Amino acid sequence: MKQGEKTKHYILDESNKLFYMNGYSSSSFSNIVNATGLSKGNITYHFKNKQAILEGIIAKRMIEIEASFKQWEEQGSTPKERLMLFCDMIIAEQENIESFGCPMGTLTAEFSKNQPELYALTLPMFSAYRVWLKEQFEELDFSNAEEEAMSLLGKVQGVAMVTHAFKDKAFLHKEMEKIKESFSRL
Amino acid sequence: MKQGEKTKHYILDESNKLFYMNGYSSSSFSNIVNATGLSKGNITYHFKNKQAILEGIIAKRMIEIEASFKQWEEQGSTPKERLMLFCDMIIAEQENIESFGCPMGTLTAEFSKNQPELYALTLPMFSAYRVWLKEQFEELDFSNAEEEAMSLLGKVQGVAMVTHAFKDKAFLHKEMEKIKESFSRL
DNA sequence: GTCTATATCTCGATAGAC
DNA sequence: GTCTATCGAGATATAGAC
Repeated sequence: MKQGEKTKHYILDESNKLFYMNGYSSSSFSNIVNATGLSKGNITYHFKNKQAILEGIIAKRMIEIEASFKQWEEQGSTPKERLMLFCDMIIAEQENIESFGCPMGTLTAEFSKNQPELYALTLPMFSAYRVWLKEQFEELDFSNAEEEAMSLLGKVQGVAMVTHAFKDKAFLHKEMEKIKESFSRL
Repeated sequence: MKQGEKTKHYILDESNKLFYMNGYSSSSFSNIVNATGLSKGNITYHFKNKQAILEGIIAKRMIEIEASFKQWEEQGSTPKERLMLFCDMIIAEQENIESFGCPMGTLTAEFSKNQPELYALTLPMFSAYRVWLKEQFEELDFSNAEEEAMSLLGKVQGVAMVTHAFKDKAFLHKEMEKIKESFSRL
């Protein structure tokens, strides 16, 4: 990788952490300068504005999400096992979720009210999960696979939200285990 | 009510709508000026700063929340019926939730990451629901009433979140009916 | 490719006339 | 009690030196 590309990814990774921990609109260019140790001019050389950074972050996240799907499909031989792996991922993130909420949910929530352009950038992450989950329920011969997928997405978002609001990761653990148990009965 | 009090409540009500529809940090003093038709000077005469407006809004919301509890206790003679009334309230709000999310959840989410002082203002709304729901489950002789209350809060927050993200109030309706049905089996 | 310096805008907050 | 006028801080964005 060239130096320019390295810097670009470095900016994206540091900004991603920043946006996750503090929110997008609360994160200023100066915050990114401090977090990276780079100059403001250098950052705007690589990204024409703040939105371009967000776009780069979401592109990286989409690749990661698709990579998760691939991994779960390799590790789980049945849809049931794959749904379990999905739940395990949430449980593995319990510390971060307690502190900062769901990376996808909190970002989407920040834009959904009144920033349609940024909202349109984040929605594909949600849709990717929705589609993948739907496929799992279809394989399980659910007639309402789409609805089941949205329902599960909702449950997980709710758990993440309340876990974050009450700073209670034990709650997340219990709720996700309940969901896994409901899958084990399928 | 004196003229001053009337103006005060008028500012609070208009700001409440504004904060709900656009978010707190995205709503500026100028927005409040436009929404109310009052001058900036007049607004700061009644509220020393933006946070004071938020405090006034939350105080009003808390009164409304307590009034709901009272109403549900009058209308519902059993905890089961009262939980149903709680669900009906969510369903009645489906249009607003689709457009702007849960008024309590979205506000809390906005502050929970990095504005501890404002977060501390919103949390009591969440806690009020948590306590009231817990009481209902206690009356139903649940040994884990607290957990059930948080679980229900989470479900509702998740439904609201996904409804808002996908702009799909039909989903909210279906999910809330499912929850009501689970209560009917108690 | 990286830096410093600067321009412009909008925000929340304040001062003072009426 | 309501208004107009203005301040200072911090934001994004741009220009230009090295």
